Amino acid sequence: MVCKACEKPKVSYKKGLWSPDEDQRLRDFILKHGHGRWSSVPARAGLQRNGKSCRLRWINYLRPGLKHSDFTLEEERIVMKLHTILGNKWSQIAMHLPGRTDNEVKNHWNTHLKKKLVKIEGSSPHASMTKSLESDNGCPKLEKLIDENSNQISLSESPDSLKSVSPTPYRSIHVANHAPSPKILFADWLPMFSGNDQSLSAPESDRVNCQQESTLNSEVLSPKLLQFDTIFTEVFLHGFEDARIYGGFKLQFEPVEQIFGFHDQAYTGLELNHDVFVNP
DNA sequence: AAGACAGTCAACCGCCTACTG
DNA sequence: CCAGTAGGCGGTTGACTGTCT
Repeated sequence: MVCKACEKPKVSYKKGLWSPDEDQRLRDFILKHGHGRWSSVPARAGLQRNGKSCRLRWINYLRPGLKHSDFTLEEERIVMKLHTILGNKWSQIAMHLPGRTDNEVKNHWNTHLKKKLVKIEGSSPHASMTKSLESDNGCPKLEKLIDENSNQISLSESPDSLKSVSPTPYRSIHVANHAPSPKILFADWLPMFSGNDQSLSAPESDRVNCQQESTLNSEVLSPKLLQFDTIFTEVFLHGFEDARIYGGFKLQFEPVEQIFGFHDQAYTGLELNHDVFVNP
């Protein structure tokens, strides 16, 4: 069939669930060649899918390093914190959860955390606190609390561009010293999954840079902001988790390295950058 | 046993933005 | 500056699975 408007042949792409064979083709192709332009991947990999579908399948399922396991309490806690701050910015939240995708975080929020939140509404002080915070456009109470808790966060310094695009009240929060999210290059993580020692393939200077960038990334959200947020995340979590399961969880100040799990240096706190998948 | 219902999650859709010629 | 294209993102859908009656 030919599209009259553009004179290009219309390809009927396959839709629906991916078969193991399709997964294998896509995985093999990308690990061998990188993705380059996603629109050209299906044809080159011998798939009847469109580029977007391939990209999504790779990012959400095939990409090395994904966990595919249940969310831990710690991960749920981080999601709660970040959602309070960022709203439905699933990709940004997922950046702080190594091995998790935005789709996974979104689904988990919608199917688990949101319900838990609803469940404890009325039975926890958090509910009323959250409501009172959210009910005020611009969230002055939250802003005030954050101001009191951190001199790194200055609302008065918020660029207008940030304020004007706020889908949630919290979007107006400007975190000072916001460093750009560091990227992991394809070449950096690929060896981890091919069974090779990363140190053999990554130059010393690259690894040093990676570490430095990790540190930078920890400033995306200031420790103090997270400390503040811990106050009502604690209430939330304790509202639905059995104390025995939650097991003596101490909600005092935690270094950001701990919050974001920097013990896992390979991924933690780093943004996997898919843009760098370029054909050699 | 089987149908109804609810929950979960992979995948799609459509919008937006960035990039390129 | 503009149009076309590709990629990224969040919302939504629908297939599949488990549980209930």
